[in-house]
Amino acid sequence: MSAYEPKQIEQRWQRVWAEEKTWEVANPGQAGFDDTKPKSYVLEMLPYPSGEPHVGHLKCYAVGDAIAHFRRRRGFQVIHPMGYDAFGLPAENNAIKTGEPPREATERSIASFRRQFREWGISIDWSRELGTHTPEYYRWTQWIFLQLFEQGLAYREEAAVNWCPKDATVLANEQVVDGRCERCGTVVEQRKLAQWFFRITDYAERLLADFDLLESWPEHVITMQRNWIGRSEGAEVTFRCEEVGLDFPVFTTRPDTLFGATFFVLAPEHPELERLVAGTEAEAAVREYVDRVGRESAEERGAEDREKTGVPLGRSVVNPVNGEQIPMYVADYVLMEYGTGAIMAVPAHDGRDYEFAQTFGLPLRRVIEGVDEEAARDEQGLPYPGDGPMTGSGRFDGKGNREAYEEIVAWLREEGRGEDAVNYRLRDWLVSRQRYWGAPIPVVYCDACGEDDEPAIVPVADEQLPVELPAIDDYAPQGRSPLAAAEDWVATSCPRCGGPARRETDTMDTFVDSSWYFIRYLDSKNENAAWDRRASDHWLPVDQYIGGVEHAILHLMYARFFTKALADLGHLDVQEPFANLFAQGMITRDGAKMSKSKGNTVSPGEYVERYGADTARTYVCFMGPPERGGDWTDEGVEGVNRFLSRLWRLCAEVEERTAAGGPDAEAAPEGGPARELLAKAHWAIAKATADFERGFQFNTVIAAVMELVNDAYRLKDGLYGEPAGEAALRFATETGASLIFPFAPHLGAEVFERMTGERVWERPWPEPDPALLASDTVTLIVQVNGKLRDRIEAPAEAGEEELLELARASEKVQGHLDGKQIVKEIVVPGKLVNLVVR
RNA sequence: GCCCGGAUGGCGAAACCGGUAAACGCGGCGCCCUUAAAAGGCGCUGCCCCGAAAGGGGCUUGCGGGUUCGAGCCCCGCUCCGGGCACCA
Repeated sequence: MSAYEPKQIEQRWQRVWAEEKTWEVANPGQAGFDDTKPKSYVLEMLPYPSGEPHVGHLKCYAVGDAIAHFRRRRGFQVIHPMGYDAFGLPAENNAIKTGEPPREATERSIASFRRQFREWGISIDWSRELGTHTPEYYRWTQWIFLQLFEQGLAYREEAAVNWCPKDATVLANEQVVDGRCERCGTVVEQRKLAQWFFRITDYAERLLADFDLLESWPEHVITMQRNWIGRSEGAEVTFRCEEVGLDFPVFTTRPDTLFGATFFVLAPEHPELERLVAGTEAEAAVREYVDRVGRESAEERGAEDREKTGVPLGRSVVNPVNGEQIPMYVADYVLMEYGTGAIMAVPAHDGRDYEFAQTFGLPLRRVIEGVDEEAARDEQGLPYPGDGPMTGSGRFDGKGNREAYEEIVAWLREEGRGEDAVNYRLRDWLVSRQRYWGAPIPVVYCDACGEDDEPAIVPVADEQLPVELPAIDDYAPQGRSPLAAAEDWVATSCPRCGGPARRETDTMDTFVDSSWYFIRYLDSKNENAAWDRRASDHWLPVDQYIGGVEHAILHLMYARFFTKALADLGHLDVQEPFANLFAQGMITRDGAKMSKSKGNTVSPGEYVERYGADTARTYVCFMGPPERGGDWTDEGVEGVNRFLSRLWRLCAEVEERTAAGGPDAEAAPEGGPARELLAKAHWAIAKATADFERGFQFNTVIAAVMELVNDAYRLKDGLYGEPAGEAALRFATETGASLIFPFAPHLGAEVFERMTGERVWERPWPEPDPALLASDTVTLIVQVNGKLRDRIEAPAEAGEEELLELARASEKVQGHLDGKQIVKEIVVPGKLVNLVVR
C-alpha cells in the first residue's frame, strides 16, 4: 500500500488551483461575477514582509483559510485577497547597516512570502495582490492624505518628538528603550518639531459609539480601545487670576469637590506661565524648573514611584464657588496634552494632589464625608476618593455628592463660570516620520504663495500623483528625513503658482498604508481611482477579519477612523470596516515567546518540507482554541501527521477493495456495523458544521474527523464482528476528506476525488441526515441524590413513567434506595432520572 | 492602582441550555505484525481504598462559602497566572 506522500499530492493541487485560478472572484459589472450568491469578505491582516514567514503567519492564514473554504462551500461568494505591508523601519535599518536598498530586501522577502503562501495552499485570489510600497498603491495613500487635508483632518503643527542628541536624529517611539536611544544608549530628549497629524480625536465619540454597529468583536479588544480613547465626563470650570487678568479653565471629573480646592497647578508647558511670572521673584526658579522638566523624557516624567515636584508661582486664582484665593504652582504631574493643562487641586479627595500637598505642606480640606469610616470627619482616611455626604461646601452640605455634582455644575453654568465637558485620553495621530522608506507626504512648501515669511503648504495636484520616492544613497537619519538629501527631488515647482517650491521630506507612518488596504483589494488594479464605489459597496464591510491581538488598538482603530472619514467624504457607504474580528493567540515554544535570541523559533518552511503543508496547517488549528495561545511541540505535529496518514491509507484501502470486488450494494441494516459507521459519519458532519458555525472551534472539528476515521478503522475489518462493508466505508472516507478539506485542502481534495471523482471545493458542504443521527435507544443516566448510580439503555421514545420504572427497577439503584423514602423524582426525557431519597 | 482574560489528568485540551467530568491528541504501559528495527494495527491509562479476580466504594475541575434534586458551568468572597492602560485631573 502506498505511503502518504504529501509533497506529490500538494504540488498537484497547487498547480490545479494556480492554473485554473480557482479562488479568483469577479467584481460586480465584470465578466464572471456571480450575483446569485451572498458575498463574504474573509481577510487576514496583511503580513509585514521581513525575512521569512513565521508560525504566527501560518496560524493566521490557516485559520482564515479554513473560514474561507467553509463559507465557499456553504454557498457564499468569498473574496480572500493577499498583500504586503511593505514600508517600514526594519527594511530601512537593514539598509543603514548593509547599504542594500530597502526596496530590494523588501521585494526579496515578498517573493518568499508569496512562494510560501502558495506552498501552504492558501486559497488566495492572487489577481488582487498588492504591495503598499509600490507607486501604484501609495499614489492612492497620498490621495487619501490630500482628501483628509482638504477636510482639515490632516494638519501640521509643532510637537514634541524623541530626539537623540548623540546621533542627531529623531527616533520613533519603538526606538526609545527605557528613555534611551536603542542604538547608542544616550538619554533621549524631547524636541519640538513641525509634524503632521490626523485629527482622529474628532472621531473619538463615534469610535466609541459605533462599537454598537459591530457584529462580533472580542470583548477585550473593545475594552482596550475604550480605555485607549479614555472618555471622561466632567466639567470645565474657570478660575481667574485677578493679578494678571487671566482666566484659567480647568477640566475636572469632580466638580462636587470644588469647595475642597486648596491650590492650583499648571503644566510646565502651559503657554501663560511666562506671563504669570515675568519680572517676579519666582521667575528664575520657575524657568529653571521648566527647563529641567523639558529635558526629561516622557518615561522619566511618568515614572510610577516618582516624588512630586513643583515650584510656587507667587500668584493666586479665585475659586469660583467660594471666592477664595488659592496659590498657583507649576508641577510636572500636570500634563499639557490632557484637559486644559491646568488643574484645581483637591488634596483631600485626590491621591496625586494629596501627595503634592504633603510634600509642600499645603492644607487639606475635606468636603465629602466617608460613609462607613470611623474617622469620617477628620484628616484620617484621606485622600478619600469615594462618595458620601457633602460637608464644608456651604449650601450643599448634607447632600449626597452625586446630587451636589449636578447642582454645582448647573450653578456654575448660570454664573458663566463653568459647563459640562468631556475629555479624551486619545491624542491626534502623529503620522509624519523623518524616514526614507515610506510614502512621501504629498505637499510642497511655496514661499511665494505664503504670507508673513511663512511658506504656504500647497497640496500636490491629483494628476501629479504619485509623488515618487527618489533613489538615495545614504539612509541614515541626520535629524531630518534622509529624503532632504535628494536635492533634485526636493526642489520642485508650486502646483498653485508655478514658482519654485520645496517638497515635504517626511514620509507617512506605515499604519497609514495599512489603514485602507482592505479597500484597495476590492479594485487593486484601478489606475483611475483608489477604488470603484460599486466594488466597495458590494464587498464591504469585511465579514471576518483575523489577526493578532497586538493590533487590537492602533491598526484597528486607525482603520476604523479611515473608514469613517472616507465615508464622510462620500467615498464609502459603511461606517465600520470589520464586522467580525477574530484575535488569534500567540504560539510559544517551550512555554516562551519565540525569539531568535532564545533560539526557540519554529520555521514553518521546515515543517512544511518534512510533513507537508496539510500537517502544519491542521496542527496549528488542532493545538487548542485558536484565540488562545499554544505551545508548539514536535510530538503534536507528529500526531496530526499520523492522523492524516491514517485517512490517506484508509482511502488507499477502500480503492483497492473496489478494484478487487466492486462495490457491494448494501442496505446498512439497523444495529449493523455499516449503519453504525454511517451514523458516525453523519454525527461528524453535524458536529463539524455546528462547531464551524459557533465560531472558531477548529480543534473540535478536527477531533470529530479523527473519531470518524478511528471508527472506520475499527469497523472496516470487523475485528469484533461483521465488517462494515464497502459503501459505508467509502462514505465515511469521503466524508472525512470533505470535512478535513478546510484545514488540509490538498489531502482533502485528493481523497475526495479518489472516492467520488469530484472536486471537493465544487461540492457543497455536506448535510447530516437526521434519520441517521437519530438512534432507537438512549443511555439513561440514573442518579440517586444527584450521584450517578447506573446507566441503562432505554428506548428513545420512552415517556417519563417508563423511564422512572426502568430507573427504580435497576439493581444498582435498589442498593442505594435501601429502605429510604423517595421524596422527589426528576426526569429529563431522553437523558436522566434523579431520585431524591431521605 | 484601574480594566480585561484565564486556572479541568503526567501534558495540549473537551464538556453546546445547570444534567454521564476528562471526547480528541500527546506521553506512558501492554499485546499483535516482524529474523529484528522502523512504520503500522489493537487495547489499557484521573486519584485513593476494598478485592486473587470479577466487581464494588469513595474522592476529583485553583481556594472558601452559597443557590439547586443536581454546579467545571450560576451567585458572593479570595489566591495565583497572563494581557492592556497607568501622575489623564
